[in-house]
Amino acid sequence: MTEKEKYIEEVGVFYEKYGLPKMAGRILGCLLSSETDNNSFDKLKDILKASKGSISGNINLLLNQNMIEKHTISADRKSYYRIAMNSLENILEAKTKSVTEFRIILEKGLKINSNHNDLNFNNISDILDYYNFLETEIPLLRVKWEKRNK
Amino acid sequence: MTEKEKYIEEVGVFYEKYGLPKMAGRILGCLLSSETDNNSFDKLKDILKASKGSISGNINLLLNQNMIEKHTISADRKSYYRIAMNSLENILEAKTKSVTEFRIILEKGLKINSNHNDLNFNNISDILDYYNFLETEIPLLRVKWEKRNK
DNA sequence: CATTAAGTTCATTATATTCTGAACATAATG
DNA sequence: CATTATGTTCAGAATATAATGAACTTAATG
Repeated sequence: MTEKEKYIEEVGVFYEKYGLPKMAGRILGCLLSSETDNNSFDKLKDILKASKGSISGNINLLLNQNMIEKHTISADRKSYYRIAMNSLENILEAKTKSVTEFRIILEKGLKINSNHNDLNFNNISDILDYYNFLETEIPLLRVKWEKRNK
Repeated sequence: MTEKEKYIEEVGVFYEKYGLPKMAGRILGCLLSSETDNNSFDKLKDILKASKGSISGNINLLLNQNMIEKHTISADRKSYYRIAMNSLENILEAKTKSVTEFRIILEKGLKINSNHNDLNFNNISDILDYYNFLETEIPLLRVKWEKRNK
């Protein structure tokens, strides 16, 4: 197993740990360690020795996650894939979204619990405040980054 | 199905979406919507109508994730569980950890790719810079929160 | 407009995860 | 020190998820 192959598997396992298909991680691994921008469907299929179905499904998964993007070349039928250029915006957007989702869950929990004097209620209220804080602060990091790189 | 039961299932589904056992989410749902701090192993088992094995395994999963914590009462053999008081610290710590893990993956990918002139290399380098930025900034949010709440 | 290339879909198979329940460990109680 | 309460462990069953490969769709090419 070459170093690159080992790396590809490692990204696969990383992805799996987060409950996502290993193959999606492997595709990411290919693109992250590739010498070039131009990696086609077939090339990924050959490198990973996987079926067309699996490559197709997982490419689309990664496209939906905004982890990769598709680009094309004129007079060439193929599509090519690369790590998403716009991923910087999406990284924090995704984090904010998951914070929001959990904030909503916390709020619903509190609404159901009507015993406002219990330790549990107060504790969860504190956590909710913190999530609200994070929800406004995380997008500001993006702004800070932009300023710094101007 | 009562509103509370619906809520518990909803948190289960939320957890499942992130690749974690639904039962762990259900336990969280119980604790988030509970009127009290004192929820024992058996009470969770009864509410969720699940096996001892599943409750045991998923309580320990949540303890390891620092999502819940165990507390005891003198002259009582049982253990009781609640949403972790210390979770505020752990939320950002966990986020930073996952940022670090991915930063390391990005670095390894760049190291394997020796064609430093390709668009791909430059693109991934930019993303790496951003991850380094996030890795220092995220812990600072915790500091900001502490200051604000003094 | 027939042919080919590029990718999708989906039924089946393979794999991995989770749940169950009974047997087991541990420690507090009387 | 036998009994009971509290939880753990683990083999097997149930369930869920992912990969395969062949048939299909779509659209570009000659």
